[in-house]
Amino acid sequence: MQDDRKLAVLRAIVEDYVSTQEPVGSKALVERHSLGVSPATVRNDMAALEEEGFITQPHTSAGRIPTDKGYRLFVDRLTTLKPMSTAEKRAIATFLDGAVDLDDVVHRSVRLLSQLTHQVAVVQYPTLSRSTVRHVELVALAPNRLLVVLILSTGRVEQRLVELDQPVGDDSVADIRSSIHRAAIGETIANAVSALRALEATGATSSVVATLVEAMSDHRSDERVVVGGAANLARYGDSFDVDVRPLLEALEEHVVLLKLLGEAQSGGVLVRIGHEGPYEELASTSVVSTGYGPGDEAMASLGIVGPTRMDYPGTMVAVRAVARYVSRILDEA
Amino acid sequence: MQDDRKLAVLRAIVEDYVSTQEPVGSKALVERHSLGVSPATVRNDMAALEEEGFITQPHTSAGRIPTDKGYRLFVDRLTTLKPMSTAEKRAIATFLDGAVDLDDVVHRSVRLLSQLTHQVAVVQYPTLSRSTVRHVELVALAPNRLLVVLILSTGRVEQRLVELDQPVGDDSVADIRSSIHRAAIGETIANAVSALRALEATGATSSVVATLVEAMSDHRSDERVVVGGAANLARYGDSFDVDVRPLLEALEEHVVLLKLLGEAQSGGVLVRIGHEGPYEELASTSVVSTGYGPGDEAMASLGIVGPTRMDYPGTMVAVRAVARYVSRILDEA
DNA sequence: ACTGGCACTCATCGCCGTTGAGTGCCAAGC
DNA sequence: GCTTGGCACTCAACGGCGATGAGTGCCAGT
Repeated sequence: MQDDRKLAVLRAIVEDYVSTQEPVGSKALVERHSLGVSPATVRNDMAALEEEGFITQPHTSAGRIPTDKGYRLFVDRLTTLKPMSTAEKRAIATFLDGAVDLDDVVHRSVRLLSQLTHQVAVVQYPTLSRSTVRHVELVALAPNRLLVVLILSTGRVEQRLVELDQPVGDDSVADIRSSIHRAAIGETIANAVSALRALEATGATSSVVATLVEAMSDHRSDERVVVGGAANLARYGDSFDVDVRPLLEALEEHVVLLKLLGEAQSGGVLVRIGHEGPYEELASTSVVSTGYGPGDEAMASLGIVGPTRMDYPGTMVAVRAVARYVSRILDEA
Repeated sequence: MQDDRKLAVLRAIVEDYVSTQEPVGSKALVERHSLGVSPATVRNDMAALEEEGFITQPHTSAGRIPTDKGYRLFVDRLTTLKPMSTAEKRAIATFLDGAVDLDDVVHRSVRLLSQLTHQVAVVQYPTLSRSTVRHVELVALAPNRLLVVLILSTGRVEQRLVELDQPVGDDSVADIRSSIHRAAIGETIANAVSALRALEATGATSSVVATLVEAMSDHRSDERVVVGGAANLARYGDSFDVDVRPLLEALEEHVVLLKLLGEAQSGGVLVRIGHEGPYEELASTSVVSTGYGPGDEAMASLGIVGPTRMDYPGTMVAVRAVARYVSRILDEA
């Protein structure tokens, strides 16, 4: 038995199943693809593929569907990513180029991704860790309430509201402001925080600074993600075999989403298929994600979440393309 | 026939149907409620109610379910809103009091609301129109890129990225900054914009200001809303009689959501039942919303979206309670 | 005006035979 | 040694059918 024909059969099964959403039988296979052999032969190959765990039958007298393992093999060895047409590229570029600020970039990206892939798209905000502080502003909203606004090199604006134990006067606000200025401008937040901590240890600063440092080091905002295209979930199963519930819940838990997206990798596209992911409830969903950020350095992740039964090549190409364009835009900024 | 008993029957039907999700028959009604009459009598009342269009039967040999008109009557005349228990009130208060800034308030509110009502919650950001400018910051990200940061009295931070036709030097940035300062501090955005426009007309300002004014007057951010509890959609129909699709789509179109929430009314709770709403596709969903804002002045809306078949009294109480607490918090800020 | 009785409707459920897609196996052919 | 056509077998899906029972409308009696 030829091994490469077996793989061709697997590929054909995956492709057909993804497009029709129905178990595929030997006869239909040879009709739709030119495999050059008879259904009986294909059946033998199928039996072997099933033996090896790449495909399975939902019930005895039905066709085969790929297993997670089958999709994995398909993605790893049977997929060649075709670059997008120049028309598509241009469409992406013009859509994203219209963005006016970072928020807008992120929102447009998520929208674009969900439209390109017809899946639920997830985009993480660029993490703060690599961007540097460009400007610091302190505003006293009330005698004991200080608003800290950090403007970062990426154009992102971070705000933290701080409640103080004691009221501070305008002049000490100015003092504090200038010490923070000295320590933070041009540095990453992490560096600024440690510099301020050091200063603090010398006792040279007001105790207010300590509170502020506390607020600044709270990286809650690293976890910000934006979700889009949830309406695609409705199309998720015309046959509602999968429970949408856990996924909908996951989409609201940003921490969960971040874990799903995985470690940002600007190198390639990460594909996590079904049970390979960290959550048992999401065993029937796959994640296609990648890192993005200026200068090939991954600052954050973006990707899509969808049924294991999805068009992996097309999705991977789209995710990669969007990541590249977003990176380029961040480069310019 | 007694008219008030007929109403009691309607009330009973609504309550039963909402809790069981199944058409309710005359026999079940007299068993579960103490109406003091026989099923046959109830049947007569039901026939009358159907005649008047308050209830209907899904098919001949089934029980009755309320129509939109029936729900409307129920909400208008058969509902007495019980205040929440003090324990509940305290729970709400402590949950919201933990918020550290405006973003946090909004996000906590939406979460709270969805948990209280088990519906999809929607909270609009407080509109800018009534809040005043507390601080203005201009940062030159690049020679021809200016970031305008407005810090408002509500603690909200607004940012706009502006592309300039021509590069500006540091000193003229300082100039522009001070003119804007003079015009904007303590004013609402609208007032600041018109003041600057007037100034502009005298030719006393750089053309850069014109561009900035343009950016500031762009109220795109008024339309910001936050959605939460979409997972409750899964519970929407255990019987999937209603299409979730259009609703999911609506949840992503913030403009649509805002229209759904309706005009902010701090007075009472607005209930829009099924077809009463502006969208034909959402004929089977209801909206319960109200305005909120400091000092009884409505600045924005919040509310929930759910199936027409919902617990209106409970939901209305929850929406009202959350709106009040959020308003109180904004008062303090 | 209310109630009990009664005939009627009709969705739901379980049962059953038919249909047909799809498989596995085997013996024949290249 | 693969490949192929043939063939028996399995079983989900479908449609028809009668039983069941919840629920109704109507009517006559109190």
